[in-house]
Amino acid sequence: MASAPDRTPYPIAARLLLRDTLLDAMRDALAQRPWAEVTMADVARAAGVSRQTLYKEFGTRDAFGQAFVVREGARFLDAVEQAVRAHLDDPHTALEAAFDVFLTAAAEDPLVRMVLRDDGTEGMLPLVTTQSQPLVAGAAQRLASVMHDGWPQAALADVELLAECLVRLAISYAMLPTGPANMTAHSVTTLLGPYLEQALGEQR
Amino acid sequence: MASAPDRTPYPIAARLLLRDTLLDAMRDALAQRPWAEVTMADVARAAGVSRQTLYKEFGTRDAFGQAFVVREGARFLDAVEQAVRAHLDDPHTALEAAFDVFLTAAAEDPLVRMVLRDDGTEGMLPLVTTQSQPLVAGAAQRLASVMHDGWPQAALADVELLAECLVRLAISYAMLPTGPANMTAHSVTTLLGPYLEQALGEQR
DNA sequence: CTCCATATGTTGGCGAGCTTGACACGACTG
DNA sequence: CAGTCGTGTCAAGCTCGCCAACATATGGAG
Repeated sequence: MASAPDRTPYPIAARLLLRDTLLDAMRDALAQRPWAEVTMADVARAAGVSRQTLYKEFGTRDAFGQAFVVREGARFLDAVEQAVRAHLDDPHTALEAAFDVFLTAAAEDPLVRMVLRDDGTEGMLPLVTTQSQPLVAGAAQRLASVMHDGWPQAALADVELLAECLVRLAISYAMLPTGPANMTAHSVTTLLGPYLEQALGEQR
Repeated sequence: MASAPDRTPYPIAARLLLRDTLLDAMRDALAQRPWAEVTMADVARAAGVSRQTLYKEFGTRDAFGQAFVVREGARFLDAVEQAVRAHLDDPHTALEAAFDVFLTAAAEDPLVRMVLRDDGTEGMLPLVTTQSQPLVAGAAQRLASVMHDGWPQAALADVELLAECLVRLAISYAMLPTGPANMTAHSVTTLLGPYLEQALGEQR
C-alpha cells in the first residue's frame, strides 16, 4: 500500500489548465453579455493567451462552444451521478431521483436560463440542439458508465441505449418543461422503468 | 459590481502549476523515503518533466529544498493566520492561540516528525536551520502582514520584529519541545505579550 | 448598392521553454 | 584505485504559444 497516487504529469496538467482557463474565461464573459457578443479575441485576452492559441486548442468557434456546453453539462452530471449511486438498491428510485435533481438544477442554472431566453439571435441555442452531438455523446457515455458500474448484471448495450435516451429526454425537458421537475421525473421513470428492470432481471 | 474577478492569466497559472507539481512530487516521495534518498531525477520524473526543467525552475537542490519547506510551512501559517484573526480584540490571546495551534499541528505533521527523527544523515535538517533564511523571512513577512492588518495602529517595524522572533521561537520549540504545546504557548506569550501591548498602545 | 467595420479562420516567422544527450565534478563503495 | 551515482552545466533540437498579416464572410451606414 501507500504507493504513489500517480500524480498527473505536468504537461497533461498544463494542457487541462489551458483548456479550463479558456472555458472559464468564456463562462465569466457570459455572465455579462450573450454568446453572440463574446468574441474569440475577448476569450483569449481574458485567459491571458493569444487568439491563435485558442484556435489551436479548440479549432473553431463552434467546437469551442461544444466543449463549453460539454463541460458545463458535466457539472450537472456530478449531481446526477451522486443521485444514482445513492439509490443503487432501487433502480426505479435512482432514475427518478437523477432526473429530478437534473431538472431542478437546470431550471435554476443561470446559463441554462440564458439559453432559454434565447430568441435565436444569441446563437447559443444550436449548441444544445443541432450542434449537441458531443454533449449528448459525452453525457450518455458517462451516465452509462455510472449505471454499468452500479448494475453490472445489465448488458452494456441496454445500458447505453437507456443512457442516451435519458440524456436526450433530459435536455428536451430542460429546454421545454411541461410541468414541475418532480412530475416530469415521475412520468419519465414510469415510461422507462420497465425497460431498466427488464434489463436488470434478464441475467445473460 | 459583477465585474470579472480578474482570472489569473494562463502563463502565470502554468508556472505555478509547474512549481506545485514538482513540489508535490517531492512531497509524495518523502512519504516513502528520506530526503537524502530522493534524487532530483526522481522528482523530475514523477512530475513528468525533465531534470533540467527542475534545475531551471529552482536552480539548485538546496534552493528546491528551501522552496519546499517554505511551501509546507505556508500550510501551518494558514492555521496560524486563522487563529490570530479570531482574536483580534485580544492580542494576548491571539498570540497564545496562534502559538498553540502551530505547535500542536507541527507535532502531528508527518514531515515535521521526519525532520525530528533526522540523525543528521537524512540531510533535511539544514533546511530548517542553517539554510532556513527563506523560510524564516517568508513566514515572518506573512505573519507581520496579518498582524499589521489586524492592528494597524502598531508601528510596522515593531510588528516585523515581533513576527520574526515569533517565527524563530516557533521553529525552535517545534524542533525541540520543552513541554506540552499549550504550556509553551503560554510561556512565550507571557514573555512577548508586554512588548506587543506596548506597541499597540503607543499610538504614534 | 457600395463602403467600412468587425469577427472568423489561416498562414509564416519568431522567441521562450522543455527535452535530449553529453560531460565535468565530487562523494561514496568495493 | 576504479566504478558508481547524484549534482550541476552546456549545446542543439523541437514543441508551443506569440505576433503580424491576410483572406473571407457578415452586417450596418451612407
